[in-house]
Amino acid sequence: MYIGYPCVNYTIKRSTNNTFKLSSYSHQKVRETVQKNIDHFWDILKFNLRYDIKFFRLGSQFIPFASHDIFDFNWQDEFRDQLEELGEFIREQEFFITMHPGQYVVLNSKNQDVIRRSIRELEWHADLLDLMKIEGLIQIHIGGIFDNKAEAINRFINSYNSLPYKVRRRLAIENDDRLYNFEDVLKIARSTGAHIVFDVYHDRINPSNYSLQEILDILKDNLIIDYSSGDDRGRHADTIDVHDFLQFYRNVEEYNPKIMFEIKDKEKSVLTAKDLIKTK
DNA sequence: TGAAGTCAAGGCGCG
DNA sequence: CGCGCCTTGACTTCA
Repeated sequence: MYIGYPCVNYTIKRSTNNTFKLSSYSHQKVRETVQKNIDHFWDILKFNLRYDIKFFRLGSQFIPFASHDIFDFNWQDEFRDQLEELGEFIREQEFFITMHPGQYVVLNSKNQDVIRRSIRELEWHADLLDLMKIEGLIQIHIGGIFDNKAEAINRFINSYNSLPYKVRRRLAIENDDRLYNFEDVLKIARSTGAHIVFDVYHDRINPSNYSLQEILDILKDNLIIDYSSGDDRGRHADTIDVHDFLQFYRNVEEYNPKIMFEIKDKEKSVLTAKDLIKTK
């Protein structure tokens, strides 16, 4: 059972999302910030190893401004050796790593330039995972509706098919809390071959006709879940809701899922959950 | 050293 | 039609 947390570890005060403002961009600034992210990533992985936490989401600012037009730093050559070393450790210890670029990646935009920049963003994510020589998924949402959902879905599929293979092979799509529910995502995944990440909390706020049991049976051995509880407005919980988690866990445990905690206190809730499971 | 102001980006929905 | 929301709140400047 893989349970993990995203980007940051508050216990040891380490983040894979150190960044800077665009106005202070320089090669030196990129160099020292990426180095910091690498160093912090090592510390987080060592923490995770100690506590047997095998799942982690790498921050999307790991290489700050990597897809921006002004970016002209050859980070691949500069950090190749260090990234290979990291990757070796990740493979040896069988960590599972995902990434989740944010709301600015919109593959079904009507604006070609937005799509172009989205693809550039996805490409550096893929390059990073490739340089580490690890498996690992890049999860995104479908995007907007733009007054016509069928057309928006078609645009997504067209963009998906135009992606370079290095991105396509790692791309996972996830149901969101307002526009594209699990049923939408499943249809798109079936016609593209994209991986799926299932967000249980979004599904609670924006459900489809599929029951949780049906969803689990469809995804079964490829079950990657974003888990959170929270209020009905979609705000992620500050800390784990023990009752909610145990109920959820009893439903999914037989599927051997990978569960990413989208809970604000991060590793703390993961450790609580692991204790709960152990003493259950 | 702490507080205030600012930060690359898209799209939706509320008021 | 402007603004807040999404998120990991964090960087930078100014006292």
